Amino acid sequence: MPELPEVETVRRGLAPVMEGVRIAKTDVNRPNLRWPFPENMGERLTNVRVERLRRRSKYILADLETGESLLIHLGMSGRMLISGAKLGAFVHDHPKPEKHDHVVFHMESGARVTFNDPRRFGAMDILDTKTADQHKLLRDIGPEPLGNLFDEAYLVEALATKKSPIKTALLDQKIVAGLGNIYVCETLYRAGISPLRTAAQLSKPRRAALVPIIRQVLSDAIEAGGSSLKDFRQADGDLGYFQHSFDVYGREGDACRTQECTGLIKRAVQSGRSTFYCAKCQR
DNA sequence: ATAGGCACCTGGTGGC
DNA sequence: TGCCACCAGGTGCCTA
Repeated sequence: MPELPEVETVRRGLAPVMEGVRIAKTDVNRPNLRWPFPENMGERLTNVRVERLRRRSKYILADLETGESLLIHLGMSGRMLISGAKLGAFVHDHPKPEKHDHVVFHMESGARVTFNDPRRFGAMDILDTKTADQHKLLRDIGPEPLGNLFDEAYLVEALATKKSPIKTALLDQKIVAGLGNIYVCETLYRAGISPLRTAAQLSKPRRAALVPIIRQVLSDAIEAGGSSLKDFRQADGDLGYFQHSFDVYGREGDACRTQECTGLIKRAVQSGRSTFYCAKCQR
């Protein structure tokens, strides 16, 4: 379920295991994910220290001491599994290799970080840290929704010319980074806006109102992920998925949760993807 | 330039 | 139990 909040949760979970720690060896178990891995990736990720873990949109960037960074995307089904790490009183134990363990980082501390991705829509690349922004996969991505560049004036303007439905527009990473199918549905529900409405057709105040709601939806989810991290740390080291309850996503046919609303959650298909919404209180 | 559809993959679920 | 259709949290690329 890697949208921005999940990726941020993964980053936070990996940080204590990877930041400031040397990768002793990296096993690369196949030649590619969505695209071929960069040349000699295993060797280039052997005997290098990770300085810092960052996130940009749904990407994790591991800045290395060499001036290069490892770029990681989890796709639809990518997960990170920690094993052998001592974090506080807990020791991760996820000892047996599993199917779809594509890349394994053996940290000098003895911890292992395993990238597992059944569908292989994920990606990895190595780029120059200084020019990371210009990387093909990053250069066209819009502002971080939790950052300062994302504000009412920006979004009002960015949506002003969009002829697509607001659902589709918010899913567009060029407009705002990090939202995926779940959190766009949740955002529009909280905003009381129909996902079917054309973006440009929404009044300026309604477009502007999306900004604090997007921030809140994502912050809430990150917080939920943060509390779930504690559980993962005690258990199997599985980062990437956490229990979270949604107001509309996946709730087709269920009652709308808005006070006084008697509507049922509907499912529609937009750009080939499911949209969940209440037709009664989302207009 | 922009909007929409397809493709890339595997696995889980529900119906017959 | 088996088989099949359909669904899934993303996004680059191709087409109109």
